[in-house]
Amino acid sequence: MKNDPAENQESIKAIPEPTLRRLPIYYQLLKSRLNAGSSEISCTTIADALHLTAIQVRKDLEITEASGKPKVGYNIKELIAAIENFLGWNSKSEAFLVGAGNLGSALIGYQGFKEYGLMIIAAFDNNPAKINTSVYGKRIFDIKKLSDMVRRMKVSIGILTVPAQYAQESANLMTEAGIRAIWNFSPTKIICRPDIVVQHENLACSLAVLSKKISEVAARRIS
Amino acid sequence: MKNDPAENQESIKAIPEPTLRRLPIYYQLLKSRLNAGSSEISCTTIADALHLTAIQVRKDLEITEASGKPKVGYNIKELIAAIENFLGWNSKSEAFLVGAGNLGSALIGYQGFKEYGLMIIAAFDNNPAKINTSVYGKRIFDIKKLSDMVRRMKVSIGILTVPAQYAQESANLMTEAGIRAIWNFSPTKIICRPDIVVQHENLACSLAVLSKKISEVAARRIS
DNA sequence: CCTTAATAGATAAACTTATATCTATAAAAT
DNA sequence: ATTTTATAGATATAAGTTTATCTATTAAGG
Repeated sequence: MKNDPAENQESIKAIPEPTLRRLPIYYQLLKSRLNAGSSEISCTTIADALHLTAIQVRKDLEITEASGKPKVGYNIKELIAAIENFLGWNSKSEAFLVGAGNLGSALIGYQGFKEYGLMIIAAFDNNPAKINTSVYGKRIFDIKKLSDMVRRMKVSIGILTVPAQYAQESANLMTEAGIRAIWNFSPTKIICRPDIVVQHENLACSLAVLSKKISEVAARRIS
Repeated sequence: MKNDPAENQESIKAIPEPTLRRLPIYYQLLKSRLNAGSSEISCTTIADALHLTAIQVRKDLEITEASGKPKVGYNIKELIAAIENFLGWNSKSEAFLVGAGNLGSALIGYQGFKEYGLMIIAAFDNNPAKINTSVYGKRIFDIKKLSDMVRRMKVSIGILTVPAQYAQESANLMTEAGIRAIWNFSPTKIICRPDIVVQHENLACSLAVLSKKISEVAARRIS
C-alpha cells in the first residue's frame, strides 16, 4: 500500500511543501531573467543564482511537468507558464478580507497579489468608523454583510487579519457563509472543519524562529 | 559522530523548527487563559484546544525547561515566562525597517511586535516624497543615512520590505553597515554572508502552498 | 561522427519529525 | 495513611519527507 505506485485513489502525489515554497522563488528569478532578455536557462544557472544545487532545482521543476532540452536548459517562457499552471496562478481567484487594520489595509494595497491571480475584491470590519470607507479603492463593508456577499458573489477565499480574540469567530463566520479557504494572518491558531483549507501566516511564529537563530548565532560568537 | 551525545562543540541541541513555530501558539493560548482567570494548565488541555496530541505539547514545552506538576499541569505564568525566556522575548530588540511602502508601513504600525520585545525604531526609504515624513510616529529617513545610523545606534536587526529588484542591494547595504539579522519580506531570495541570520517571509511562497491546497481539495471534490 | 553537457528517470540514503512506551511523581480521594 | 489516578519526564521506535546518487538519454558543437 505504501510502495504501490498505482494508488489510484487520488493519483495526486503529495507535493513536498519545501518544493512548493521554492517554486515562487524560481518564478521570480525567471521573470527577472526574461525581462533581462534571456530566453533559455539551465538548472545549473538557476541553482547558482539561488545558492541551491542543480539536482534540487531539476527535481523541483520536474513536478511542474516542464520539459527542458539537454545542453540548453528550459525555455523561460514555457517554464513560467508551467509554474503558473501548476500553482493555478493563471486563473483569477477572488478573495474577501476580514479585518481592515494596519496589516489588512497593507494587504489590500499590496500590488503583488494580482501577479499571482489573487484579487481582493472587498474588505469587512466591525468598526463603525471604517465601515463604508475605502482603502486603496476597495470598499470596507460591515462584517454583518459578509455572509450575504459570500453567497451572492460566490467568493471562496478569505483573508483573515483580525486580532487574536476575534480570529476564531471570524473564521466561523467565513466558513458558515461558504468560504472554502482561509489565509490566516492573525496571531492565533484557528480550528476549522476538515474540508476547509487553512493556511497560517503567523508573524509571531516566524519571529520565534528568527529570535532563536539570532540568539544561537550570538552564543556561537562568544564561544 | 552522529549519535554521540557529547558533541560539546556547541552543546546547542538543534531545536526542531516545527517546535519553535508552535511555541508562539502556546504562548498566545496561555496569555488568553491567564486573562480568563486560569492559573494552571495541563498538556492535555492545551492539546485539546489546539488539536494536537498531549505528548507533542509536552515534548515541545520540555525544551523551554519549564516544569509542571503531576495531576495539575503547568503554572501558566511560569510557562509564559519560560517561553519568553527561551525565545529571548523578555529582552528588547531594536530594528530598522527598509522600504516604507504598504507592507512596511503596516509593520511599523503593527502593535503586536512589542509584545515579543521587537521595537521598530525607524524606517528608511529612497523615495523623496516619503523621506522626513512619519508613519505611526516613526520617522522615515533617507536610505543614505542607514549606514551611519546603524553604526551609531548599534541596531542589529533589519526588516526588509522593498520591491524584489531592490532587495539584494538593500540587504547588502544593511549587512555592510553592521546589521546582523534580516527579516526579509520582499518577494525574492536574498543571499548574505553565512554569519548573517536571514529569515525569509515571502508571501508568494505561502500563497503557492495555499493555491495548491485549494486546487487539491477542488480535485478531491470532483472525484 | 564523436564528444560534451545538460536533462530525465529511478533508486538509495540521510535527516527530521512525530509517536509510542515506560517510569516516576505528586495530588486527590477513600 | 493508603490507594488511585492523572500528569510530567525520559527514552526508544517508527514514519515520513527531503536530499543525494547513479544511469540513461538527448541535443548541441567541433
